Amino acid sequence: MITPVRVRFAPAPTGLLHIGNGRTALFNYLFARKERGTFILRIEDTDAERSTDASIEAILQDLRWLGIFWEEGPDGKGQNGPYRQSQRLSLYRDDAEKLLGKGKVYKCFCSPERLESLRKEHLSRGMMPKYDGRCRSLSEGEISKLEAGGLRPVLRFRVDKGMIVFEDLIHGRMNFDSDGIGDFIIVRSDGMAAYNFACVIDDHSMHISHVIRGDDHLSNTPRQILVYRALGWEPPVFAHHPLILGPDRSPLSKRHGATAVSQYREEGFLPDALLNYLVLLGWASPSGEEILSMEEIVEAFSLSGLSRNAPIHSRKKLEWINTQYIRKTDKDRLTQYLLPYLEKGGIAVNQLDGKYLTQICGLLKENLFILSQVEEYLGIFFDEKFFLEEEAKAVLVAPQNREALQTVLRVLEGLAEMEGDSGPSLLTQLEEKTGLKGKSLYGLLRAGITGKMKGPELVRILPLLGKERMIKRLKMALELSQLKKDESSKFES
RNA sequence: GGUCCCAUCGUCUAGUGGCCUAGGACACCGGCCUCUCACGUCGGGAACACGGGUUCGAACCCCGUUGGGACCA
Repeated sequence: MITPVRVRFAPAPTGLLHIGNGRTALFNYLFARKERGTFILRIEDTDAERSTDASIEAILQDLRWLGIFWEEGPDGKGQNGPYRQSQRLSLYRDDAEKLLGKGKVYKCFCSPERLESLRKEHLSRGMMPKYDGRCRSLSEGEISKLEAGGLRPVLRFRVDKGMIVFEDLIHGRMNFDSDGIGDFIIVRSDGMAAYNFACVIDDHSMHISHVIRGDDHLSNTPRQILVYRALGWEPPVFAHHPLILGPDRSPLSKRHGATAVSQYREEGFLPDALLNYLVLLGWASPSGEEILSMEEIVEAFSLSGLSRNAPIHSRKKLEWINTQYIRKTDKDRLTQYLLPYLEKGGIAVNQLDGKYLTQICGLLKENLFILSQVEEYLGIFFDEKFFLEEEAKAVLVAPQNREALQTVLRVLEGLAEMEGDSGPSLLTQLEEKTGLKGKSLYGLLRAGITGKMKGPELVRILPLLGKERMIKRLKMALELSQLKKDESSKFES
């Protein structure tokens, strides 16, 4: 019989969800969907010092936002729980006892100081720092004596000679000589299970079939396989993917810029765009297509297709992908996405005409590559945010433009209210009346009406602004021009 | 220090012994479009880390060197 595919994503709740972890979650999720398996979320919060409930909440929220959903997890779903390591301590204790009984692990009383000097000594002699096994064969008597003295032992795994071989779905056959592995700790002196131990117990009891995780765990794997064997269990299949690096080839961290999924959300990246980007770091669709829907990705995805070298994060590529997604989004939906950013920019969106808002958003979508950029354009459409940029001012106060401005104003004042498609005819009319065309006219209008030198197409902006607002803004521009004129004439006299 | 992983344009990658004078995408540069930015479109520069083998033939296989990364504490 074929064992059902069960995979897990197991973050430590010590902070925000990193995009690297998001990518690991994604690979697991994709594999589960591809194989019609189960995706499980487990929280590795044995580090009580650094783990917080707030972080757990944030991680769950980020995963949901990304559209990565779990069938079993700490929020009550699933029959193989609990799904928080901090609630599984008794399980670890039971299996540790079992191993102790079988002589697979032993109590070690060596002090941190001794361990440290041992390590230094090894290092200085050009040897690998590895536990020397001093407590390996302590007698019952010695153990009770030490314990009576108040010493709390750690539990160490007895590593025997031999080769540990396993097949990694991404790297192929892996060989490790157990000689390179010292007797490692499975339970700390405070009774807390060590990572390599807890992880095995959890994966086994949750019936995990495939462990898909970062490369950083590759050399932990032989230790874990040893634990599986000692307990008489069959290890799962492993797949270790490389970690994302920063532009300097060091592990991606805060000094390289935004690393958290939530930061990208706040900046205005779309979840599907982030996911699409993340899967492209280390994987290419056989078709060569780069913008792919989740369905298409699931269809084409395979673990063996993952690259073995570590990818470097490229903000530019992410932005490009996000642009593609923004442009694909229909304007009603985009308006919904943009609402929070408008509010943040100080626009009372609930007092606005929904249709007007949708029109603005539809227009802006050609110009945005992240949602938060909408704030840059607020001044075009909302008077309370309107202001003249320096370059725009320069255009407006130029003496040769003064007359043209006045002409434009006259035309506008004689105009009936603007209709939706009256942009082109108005512009034609202005060309005739001012005798200007091309850049000289459009640039002037753009400066006076939007206060900026760049933005969406002018023809499409005009009807959205309406006659009154254009007149108001152009009058401001004229006043400025007048002021400048007075100044310079004063200067001359 | 030991063990392990990795090595194609600046970046993500395609490529699994002849289809490769190495393909695509982002970025960059230039043309076109155009009131601007962006989009779009057309074009350009740009890579098999190095050295040995194996082979009629190597980006692809083997060994070494160099470089990067991880783990071990």
